[in-house]
Amino acid sequence: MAAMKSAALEGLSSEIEKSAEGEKRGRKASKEVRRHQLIEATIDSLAKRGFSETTMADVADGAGLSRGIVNFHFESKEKLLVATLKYMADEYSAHWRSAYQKAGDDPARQLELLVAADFDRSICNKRKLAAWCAFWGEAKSRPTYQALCGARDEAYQNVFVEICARLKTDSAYDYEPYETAVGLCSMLEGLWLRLMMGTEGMDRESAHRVATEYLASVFPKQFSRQALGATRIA
Amino acid sequence: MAAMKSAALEGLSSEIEKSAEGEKRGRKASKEVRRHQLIEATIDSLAKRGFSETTMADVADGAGLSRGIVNFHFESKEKLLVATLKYMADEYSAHWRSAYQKAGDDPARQLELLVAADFDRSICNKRKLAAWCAFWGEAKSRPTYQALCGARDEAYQNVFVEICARLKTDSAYDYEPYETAVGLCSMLEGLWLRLMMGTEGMDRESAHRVATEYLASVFPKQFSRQALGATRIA
DNA sequence: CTTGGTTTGTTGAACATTCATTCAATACGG
DNA sequence: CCGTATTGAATGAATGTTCAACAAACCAAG
Repeated sequence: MAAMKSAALEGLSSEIEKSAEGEKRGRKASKEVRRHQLIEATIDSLAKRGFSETTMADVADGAGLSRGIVNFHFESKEKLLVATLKYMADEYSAHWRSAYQKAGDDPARQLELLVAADFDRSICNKRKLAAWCAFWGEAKSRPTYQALCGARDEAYQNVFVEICARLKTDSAYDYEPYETAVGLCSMLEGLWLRLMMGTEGMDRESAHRVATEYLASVFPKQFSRQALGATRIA
Repeated sequence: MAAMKSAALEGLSSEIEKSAEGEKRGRKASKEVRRHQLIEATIDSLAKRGFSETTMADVADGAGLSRGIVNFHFESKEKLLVATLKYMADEYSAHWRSAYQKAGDDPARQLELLVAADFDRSICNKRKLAAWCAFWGEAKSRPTYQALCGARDEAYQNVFVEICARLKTDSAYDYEPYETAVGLCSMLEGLWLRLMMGTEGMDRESAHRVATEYLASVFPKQFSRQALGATRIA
């Protein structure tokens, strides 16, 4: 298993070396590369056509491959979709964990970087947001999706609760840490929803400004308002 | 046209008189009653099976009618779905407008009632939330859905911006009214999303508490914290 | 109050289309 | 030349839509 994975990674990097595009058409592309290629095509289709209109043919065409290929690398359409959701969940998790780690031990800086990470271009763009929303729309009736979407939040939210609790004791705030943290997480998701919808006058920068305004209101001892939203004090 | 509508309404009320359930199986049910019956069955199916698995047969069976009936009262599946979304959007709009009107002229009471209205059982229940989310998931790739979902927010959000602006000048707050209002609206939507997902330990009451905690943090001169979330001051 | 005819709502089977899946044939790499 | 990835046509199931037949309500005339 481990050997297979390292072989796959070698295949990936060698592909990147050989082709300017990083992915190859030829038959030598490894299994992992193909899977990745098909998952990306799935995200494309979800974003362009929506969940209910995404077909195996769309995905195959989008990847520039033949119709039957998806059932070879994934067993079924359902498993392709689960793999795609898992891919996005893993990517999201890695992204905020990286931001969290970079922030060090200061809770205010942790908040600042976690919020900023949520509006980073690499994960917060129309394509990915549309794909997320497509899965949300089906999550209620599919336990597998619900579990993957829910797992995404659980650890994330706990980190926010922890930070809010520390800030309360450190700076003698009056709020309820749990409710404040859940409120912030919910606001971030709601802002994503608006970005995805393409609501009038809403872009990444505006959304980030709204979130930092919240930080300035709730944590005035750590964040102050400036020209473009709130910034951290000291 | 007007005559037709009044005839339909007479049919409705006579139905209500005759049947305890308010809707009748027999042939005498008016066009409006049938449409309503089919729309309710559509919401049921969206909530139970999700958007992509909702079929005309499901809707017809759910309403206890035959297969071809939907194409008679609505022209196509697409138009049935649009009518359903419009139905829910109208209901939502009427609901918050009613709460807004009841609040009178006090901005703090307006906020209190508008937020409470969002978590009222009549519109905030698993069935309706699931149906909303089903439409959200398809909205990006369907301009018609996007317009109906977007129209829902526009007026709603403007009311919040107006209230926040009034509270700022009345009580000498320091926040940005627009960002604060958009943040609150986004948080409400994010909380809906969590309620729909069935996130661990999240129910209507918890969500309402999270929202009122926000009010207490941002408008401390109007809202204070008590045992169960924040309440309005005098 | 009947009668007969017209309109309108309803049914369920037939139809055409779309789509996921299968698989035998093929081509490439080792 | 063997094994594996890939192709694309065939297949069968699911589903939206159509439509001819039917039934209930309605209405005007007797």
